[in-house]
Amino acid sequence: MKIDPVSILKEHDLKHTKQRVRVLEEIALDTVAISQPDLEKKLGKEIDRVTLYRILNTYQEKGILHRIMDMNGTANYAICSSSCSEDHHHDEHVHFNCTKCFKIYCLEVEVPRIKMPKGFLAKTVSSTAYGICEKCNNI
Amino acid sequence: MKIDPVSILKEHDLKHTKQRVRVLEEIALDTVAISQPDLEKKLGKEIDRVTLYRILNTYQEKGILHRIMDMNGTANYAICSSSCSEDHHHDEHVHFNCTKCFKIYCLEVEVPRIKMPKGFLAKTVSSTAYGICEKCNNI
DNA sequence: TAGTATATGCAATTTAATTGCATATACTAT
DNA sequence: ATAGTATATGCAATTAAATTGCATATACTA
Repeated sequence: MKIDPVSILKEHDLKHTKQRVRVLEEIALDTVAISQPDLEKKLGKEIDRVTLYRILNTYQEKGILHRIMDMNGTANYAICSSSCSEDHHHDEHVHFNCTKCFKIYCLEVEVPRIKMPKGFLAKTVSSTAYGICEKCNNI
Repeated sequence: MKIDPVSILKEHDLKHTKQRVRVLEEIALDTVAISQPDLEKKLGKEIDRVTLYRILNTYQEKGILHRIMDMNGTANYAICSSSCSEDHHHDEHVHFNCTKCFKIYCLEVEVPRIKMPKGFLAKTVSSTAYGICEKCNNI
């Protein structure tokens, strides 16, 4: 995925700071979602913990990042597809949560339509598969 | 749902204590999953916080309760269907997470089959719909 | 380039989760 | 029924995670 942090910030009316750019770069490195603890470890020296919290929150609110909760309740982040906006996330692909290495993959598989019972208005649906990922299978 | 805490404990080789019974009773009260903070509030006077943590963990490990993470990373608990075991949870129904009241419903809708990419072995799949629930719609 | 609004980093606080240990409780075998 | 044993509980202390307030630094505007 080609990512240009500077133009992403512009598009969303966010000020261009080196911390914000750095966070986007780091997350864009991998197709796998990165967990907040891992991000902290990687950026801990460069960016204050509190600042990281705030950046991640605004990115998630603006629709720049997806926040995916794993089975431990830990937040993981991945870049949104370009169609996401502040009003509406289009995170309608299946996530795969490896129960061995705990990595979260964004699969190229669409979330199937689900019929809701009367009275329930679903805005988004998320599907997460739990199991053993590609890499852990080959070990 | 009719629940008999005592026989559930027996079935899973767990000692019969009043705290364990109490937790099951409380969770069985509602078809809606209850959040850990809410449980703490309700039981705080009767059961020590640490004990509650431990009880919830063993229930989840034994397949007595499902742990459903909500969008905030908060754990919510609901009684498993009888087919759940220590080895395998059969939580293959769709959850509905209300973004207004934050309640989590277990819907009577099966999780659709999803084709995994080569190399990924899914053991379970969870689907959660986010939106406005029945009750919040009528308010 | 000066002025203004906002982002950052630090300190302090609040909240959540975990661990160790002494006591209490449930089950087993007699 | 009861003594013995294993395990659950509650409390205290610790560790970790998240939030808040505020002074300073930085980016954008005119």
